[in-house]
Amino acid sequence: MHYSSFLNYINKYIDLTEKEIAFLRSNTNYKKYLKGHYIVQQGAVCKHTNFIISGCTKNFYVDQQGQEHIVTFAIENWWSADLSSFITQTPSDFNVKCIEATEVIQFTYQNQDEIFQNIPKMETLFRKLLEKALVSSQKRIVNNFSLSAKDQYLYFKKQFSTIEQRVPQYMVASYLGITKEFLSKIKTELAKD
Amino acid sequence: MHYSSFLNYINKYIDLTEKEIAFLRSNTNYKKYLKGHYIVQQGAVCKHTNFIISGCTKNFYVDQQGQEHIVTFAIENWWSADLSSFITQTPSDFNVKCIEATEVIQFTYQNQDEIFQNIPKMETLFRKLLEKALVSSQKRIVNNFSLSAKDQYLYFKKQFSTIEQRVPQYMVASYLGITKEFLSKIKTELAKD
DNA sequence: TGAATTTGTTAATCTAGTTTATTTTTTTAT
DNA sequence: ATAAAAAAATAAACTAGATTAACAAATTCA
Repeated sequence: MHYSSFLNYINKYIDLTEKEIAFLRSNTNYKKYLKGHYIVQQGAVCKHTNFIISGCTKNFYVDQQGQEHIVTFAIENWWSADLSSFITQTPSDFNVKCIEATEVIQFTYQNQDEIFQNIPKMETLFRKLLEKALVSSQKRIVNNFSLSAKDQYLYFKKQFSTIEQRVPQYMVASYLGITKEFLSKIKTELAKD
Repeated sequence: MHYSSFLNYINKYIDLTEKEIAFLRSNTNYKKYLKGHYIVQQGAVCKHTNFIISGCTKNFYVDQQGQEHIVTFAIENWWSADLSSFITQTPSDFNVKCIEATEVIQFTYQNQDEIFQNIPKMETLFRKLLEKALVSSQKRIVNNFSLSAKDQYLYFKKQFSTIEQRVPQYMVASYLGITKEFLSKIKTELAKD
């Protein structure tokens, strides 16, 4: 069943009783998106937090010049949403789009609230996930400041080699905040060694 | 008393009973740091999460070239720590240093754990604070990508005018990820209008 | 009060990364 | 298998921001 990979994931961090599992199941739902489809669109409210069972998404922002800036990728066993829009339930500045066909377990703001109230362990888990996400977000800011584009690329490669193999190169460039032309240049330079 | 501003802050978000307040008090402690003193030092474990009662701190990283990069500032009613080191209780890559004499309420990892176990509302509060912090961290990444140095400065000014007035200009430059010379240039250009 | 230290300015030169434009390679769909 | 579309490479001209260095203001503190 679709839920098993979700429950396996949860199980790595906390122990749930049968009752709690049933409660979780009744407060989430499964959804499948096709490649290229949007889970969240700029201007719309982000209704769900999504746990990815399979597939790959990008969370990105389109600036005034029409340029796309990728904030995060997400693959199996990661969470994907526009957090800002989700927690405030106001229109989003970001898009979440499927780079591959993507299966998710999703829950609404209300679902989340009820889950936290009924299964406090779940709130603890989320608190810890947020802590980790904030740490890596801050790490990214520091890298932006202190590493050259080349070193940032190498860091990305090391950290997310699976993702690099699944997304087109111009998206990696967008994630790194450089042009696709410059990333291409960096790669040919690196290949010389 | 020192605690009143801390309790006022907490009170804005959640209601605590007398008992809970007493518990909180017995699981935190007050400390005063002089200007220039370190709350956390690169290489040491970050023992406490700090709630700032008065003063101003910077959280920064010194890179291999000896260059200082400011990740965050914190003033009254903000939280300050090296989250990465605190949650893992391993040596820190960052420093937290007082730009002004700074009074804090601090709690250890163990304190925090006990607080969350005894006052679940506190964990909910922290979960929400982390959500907000993550949103603004992601916003900063996007700004880094899509705004010119000038526009990033204007955004900082708008968002943190109080901080700008309290810290030297070269620290603002460091926070923005540009040189102090270039920030100076930006400011004289802006002054022409 | 004034010497020392810290902070901020100006200007010339330099470079990492952008822009624009063209060509080549890979993928997708028929 | 092949035409069309998407992705990647190459290269020349350009620019935002860095570096270096010298100087000017503002603070600090004896």
